[in-house]
Amino acid sequence: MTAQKRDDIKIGGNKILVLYKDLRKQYGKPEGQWTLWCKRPKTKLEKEKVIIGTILTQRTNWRNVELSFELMRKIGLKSLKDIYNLGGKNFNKFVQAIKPSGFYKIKAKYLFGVAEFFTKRKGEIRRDDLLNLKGVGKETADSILLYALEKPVFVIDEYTRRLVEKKKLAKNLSYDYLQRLFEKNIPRNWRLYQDFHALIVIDGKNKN
DNA sequence: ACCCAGGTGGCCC
DNA sequence: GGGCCACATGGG
Repeated sequence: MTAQKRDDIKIGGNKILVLYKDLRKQYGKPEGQWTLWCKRPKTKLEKEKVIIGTILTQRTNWRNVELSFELMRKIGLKSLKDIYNLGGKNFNKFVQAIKPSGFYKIKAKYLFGVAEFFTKRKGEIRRDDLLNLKGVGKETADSILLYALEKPVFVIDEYTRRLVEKKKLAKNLSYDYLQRLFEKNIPRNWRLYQDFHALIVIDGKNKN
């Protein structure tokens, strides 16, 4: 790591925690204010819905993802295992169901791979395992780890970058750097990470 | 008719 | 490591 990077992380210290407190003061508890991820999914089915949602919402409005969930529900697709067990003809129904979410052909393939992984996988799930899946990049992997598996991994997205830029908290806006910046300057706690990230998104959607 | 939305993989240099 | 492009829909 360069001296510049160390310096930024050091400088970020107070500012990062202050940012959280400010957002928390302005918006209150994020729970329930933004998609189902904020509801702290409890059941296995709810957690799997989060996992499916991380793929469907890539470059896509959450509203469209909800349309897809509704179509999936109508054809009886509730779990990752349901997706993994689809036969050829029914797989095409699944492809049509996720159509509203855009990039639907490729997302269908991605979701099948993800469903296969989670259906077969026994034991601890590592970040690298997720990153090896097609369609799962850093943000998606970390969203799954944080929101579905409740691991203390800070998620970086476009909203985070815009806010960091706006508040001039860092010049380097790369994924790895921003993740270190946040993780090194706030307590390592998945509930805090979820709330903080959710507040960043809520703030980003709040045009002002 | 534009523009946008929690990205990612495959190239290329 | 970074730049560019394809991937596609529904709503403003």
